[in-house]
Amino acid sequence: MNDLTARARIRDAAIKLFTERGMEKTSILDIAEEAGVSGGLIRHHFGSKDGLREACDTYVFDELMKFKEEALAKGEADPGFVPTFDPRQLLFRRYLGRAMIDGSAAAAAQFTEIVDGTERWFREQGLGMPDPRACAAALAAMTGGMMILQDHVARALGEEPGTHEAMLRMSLAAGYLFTHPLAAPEALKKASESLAAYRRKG
Amino acid sequence: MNDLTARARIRDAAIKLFTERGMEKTSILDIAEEAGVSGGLIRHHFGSKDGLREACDTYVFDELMKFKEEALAKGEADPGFVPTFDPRQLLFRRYLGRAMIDGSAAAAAQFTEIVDGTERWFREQGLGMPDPRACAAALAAMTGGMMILQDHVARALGEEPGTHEAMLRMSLAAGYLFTHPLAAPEALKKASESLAAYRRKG
DNA sequence: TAGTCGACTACACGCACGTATAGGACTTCG
DNA sequence: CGAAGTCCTATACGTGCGTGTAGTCGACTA
Repeated sequence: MNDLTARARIRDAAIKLFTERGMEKTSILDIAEEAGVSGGLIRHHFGSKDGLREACDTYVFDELMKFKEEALAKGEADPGFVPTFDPRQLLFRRYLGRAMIDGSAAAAAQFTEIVDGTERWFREQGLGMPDPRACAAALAAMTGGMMILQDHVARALGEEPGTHEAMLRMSLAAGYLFTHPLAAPEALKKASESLAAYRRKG
Repeated sequence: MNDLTARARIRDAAIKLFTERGMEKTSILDIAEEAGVSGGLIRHHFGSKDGLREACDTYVFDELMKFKEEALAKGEADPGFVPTFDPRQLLFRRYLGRAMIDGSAAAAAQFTEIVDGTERWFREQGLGMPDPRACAAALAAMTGGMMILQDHVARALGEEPGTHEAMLRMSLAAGYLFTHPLAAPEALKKASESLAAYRRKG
């Protein structure tokens, strides 16, 4: 097959299929076929399907952490939403999004960590945000949404899913949206007032 | 139970559980229990699990369309990302996000429609966007992400999931992000150049 | 050569779930 | 009254999947 150990092939196949289909729709046998091994071997190495999931989680999160530390070492600020085209990093980010939906506790912890980091970055920037934590959380959800829904985005753009072109257009668009106000702050003020009114009503 | 017909109760229960857990993790029996009926009755009314899903899809999308037309009738511009606190509308939006992940063809069509509408709105506003369609798609993915990941957002904010408070803080934060530039356009320019360089490399 | 250990496979078990069927209760209409 | 139709339940069937077990193969060691 290739020169990776069977254990690594299983892990990679699981990451790929979990990301594409989600955990429920992926059977052990699907993973085994993708990895070119028998179903029993997965059990031998990982104990159970949940064990395999946990192994994938920790592997992916470790790799993402490595990417982050690399970026920080290079002096690039990494608030988590910096676009990338590295295929592995893209896959892992998407895996993370999928894991959040599938209800992984580890992924939930990751989300909080990302929010923490982004909030810290916001505060360091000294932007006069009224609620930096909420902004960080919203931003994390937004970038997560783009990772999770990237195939829909690509389709809407008439691009092939997973291509660089689709990713590029989406990333640039996101960058544009985050650097150019969609509406004047007055519009926000008006909206927040009506929302606050709703809150008072309960 | 209540005064809804069993058919409606089944539909509502399915929408609720599909939204919360996703389609795979929800069994017919779960829905039956939630609706207070037997499993067989679901088959009687909807033929199969997939039939039930389709019925939920069309119902939810019809209702969302009604909300949209209502808003338009009231003269409010509805580019799809206007925040709301109407519980039914919130539920339906979240259902839509979930359906996109679960691979519903109807939901995919909805996504495209939302992008179409948003793109049209962008063009009407006369903002000088370089790629209005990509911006519309990215914005749709972002708002979808907030719907899908709202429980994670609430947790990160220390709020109870599903409460008005959590939704309010997230909506206001999103509004802030869309009306205040996170960075100067020059930063975007620099980023797009490095992305474009990547594109040339392949 | 014999023995041990880990990698790996084949196969059977059991459960959960979607599907199918038969029949009961209640309403409607000739 | 009774026949027909509808709403609804109880129960059985088949299947796919996660899990458990037994056993083979090859490498390494003494």
